[in-house]
Amino acid sequence: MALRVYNTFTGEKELFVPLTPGKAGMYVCGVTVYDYCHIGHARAGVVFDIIFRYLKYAGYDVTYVRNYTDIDDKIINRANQEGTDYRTIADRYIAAFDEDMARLGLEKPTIEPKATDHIGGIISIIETLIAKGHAYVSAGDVYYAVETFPDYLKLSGRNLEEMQAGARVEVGDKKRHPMDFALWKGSKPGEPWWQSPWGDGRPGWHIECSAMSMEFLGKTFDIHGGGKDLVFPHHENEIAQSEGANGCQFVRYWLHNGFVNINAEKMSKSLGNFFTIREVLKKYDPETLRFFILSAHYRSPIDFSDQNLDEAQSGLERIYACLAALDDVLSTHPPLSEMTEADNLSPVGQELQEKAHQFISRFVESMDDDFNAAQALGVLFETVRAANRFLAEMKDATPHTLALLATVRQLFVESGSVLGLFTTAPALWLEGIKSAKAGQIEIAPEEIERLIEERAAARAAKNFKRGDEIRDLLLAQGIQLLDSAQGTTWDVK
RNA sequence: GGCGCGUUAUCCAAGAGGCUAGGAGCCGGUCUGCAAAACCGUUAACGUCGGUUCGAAUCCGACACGCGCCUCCA
Repeated sequence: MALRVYNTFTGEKELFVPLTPGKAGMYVCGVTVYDYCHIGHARAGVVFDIIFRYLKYAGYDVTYVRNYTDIDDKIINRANQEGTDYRTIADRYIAAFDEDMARLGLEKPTIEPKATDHIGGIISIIETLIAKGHAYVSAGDVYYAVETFPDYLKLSGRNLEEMQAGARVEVGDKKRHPMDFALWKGSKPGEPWWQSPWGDGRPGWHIECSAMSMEFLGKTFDIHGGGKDLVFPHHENEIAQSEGANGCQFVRYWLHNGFVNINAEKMSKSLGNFFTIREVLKKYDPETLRFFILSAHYRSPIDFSDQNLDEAQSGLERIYACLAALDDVLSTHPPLSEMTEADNLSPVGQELQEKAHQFISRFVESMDDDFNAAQALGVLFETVRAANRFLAEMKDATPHTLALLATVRQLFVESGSVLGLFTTAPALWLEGIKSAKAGQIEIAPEEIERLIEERAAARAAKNFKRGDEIRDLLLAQGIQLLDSAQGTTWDVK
C-alpha cells in the first residue's frame, strides 16, 4: 500500500512521503465569501474531502486546514452595493458556505481559520519580507518585488518576460515592476482597516494563505490544494511570500482539481455560465451530485449537464437498490456468525466471495493511485453485479451465505465512508428520490391511486384493454406503474 | 503569441506496452395476461499519419481538432 499523488510542481505522480511519519498536513484554499457557492466550489470541496478522508483511512493523523478569505475587494464591493459593512457580507456567505458543504456531506476540516483573525501573522510576514528586501512600501501600500525572488513562476512553469508579453497588467506608478503584487493595501475612506506599520489598511489577496498555513502547519508542510485556476497567480504568489520570508520549502505536494465545464466550456463567474450549489440541489440529491463528481478523476474536467447528472443518479440508484436488497435479506435473517470458510458455495456464490475478498485491496489500489475514485467506483459496481446475481439465485439463507452478504454490506459501509456515499439508509434514500420526482408531476397521488384501483378491478375481470388504457394514460403523464406480486405501486418516470 | 492539457465504442468514463474496467443506452433472456420496472446476459473503442518493439489506446514524432492558463476565479 503506497499512496502516489500527482504533484503539479513536478508534473508527475510521486510517492507520498509525509514530512513527519504518520502525519499529514494539508492546506486547501477555501473561498472568498462574497456570494453563494457554485458547483465548481462543490467539486473542490468534495475532491479534497475525499482526499482528507482517504488520508485518514490510510492511517495518517491528518491536520486539514481550509480557510475563509473574509476580507477582499469583492466583499467590500458587495457591501457597498448593499449599503452594509463587509462583516455582514462575509458572515452571511460563510454561513451559506457551511450550509452548502454540510449538505454535500463534507467532513469538517480540522481548522477553518478566517483571514481577519490572522492580521497579526500577516503583518509579521510582510515585515519579514520588507526586511529581507522582497517587499517595499509605496504610498501606504506594500508590494512584493517579484524580481527579488528567482523562483517566481516555478509552479506554473512560466517566466516573467512571457507573462508580460501577453498580459494586460497596468504599470501602476506605485509598482516598480508590473508583475509586483500587493501584500497590504492602504484603506480608502469608508473601507475596513487594521492598524499596521505602514498605516491603516488591509491585507492583499494571497498573503492570508501564507499566514494561516504557517500558523497551523508550519513553514513547510505536505499538501496544498485548490482549483486549477489558483496555480497562477494565487499559489505562485503564496510560494514567493512563504519561501521569501522563511527561506525554506513551502509545500511538498501541490494538488489541483480540474474545472467544471458547461457545454465543454469552463464555468466561471466572469463568463456568467455558473450554477449555484443550492440551485442544483433543488433538482438533484446531494449524494447524486457527489457521485457525479467522483465519477471522473479529480484532475480531469467534468461536463455538467442534466444528462450526466441523470446518469449519475441512475448509477447511484443501482448501488442503493442492491444495498436495499441486501438489507432486506439481512433484516429478516440476522447473520449468526462472522464469515466462515467456504462451504459448498455455488459458482455465483464463489464469485461473490471472490469479489468480497479482493474488494478492499482493489479499492485501496485505486485510491492509492492519485485518488482514483472513478476506478474505485468500478470496483463497487462489479461487486453490486455479483451480489445481485447471488441474491437472484439464492433460495434459502444458510448461516454462511448470510455471513457473506453481511460482509459485502459492510464493505459498502467501509468504502462509502471514504467516498462520503451511502450515508442514508438505502430504502430511505430510494424513497427520497421517488418523492422528489413526485414533486414534479401534475397529477394528484390520490387520483393515481384511484386509477390503480380501477385498473386492478379491470384486470381482475380480465378486461385487459381497459387496464392497459389506464396504464398508458398514466404513462403519458409521466407515471410509471410497477406491478408486482404484492400489488401495484407507481413511480415517476 | 507563449506555456500546458486532452481526443477511448451511441453517450459518460477508468486504464498507460501483452491481463473482462465500470456506468447509462441498444439488443436478448427471466418475470408478466401483455408490458413496464427490476435482475441477468451481451455488443462495441482507443483522433489521423508515421516510428520504436516480438507485441502500442498505452512509448516517440508530426498533423488535425478541442480545451485551459497568461485578468478576479474552485
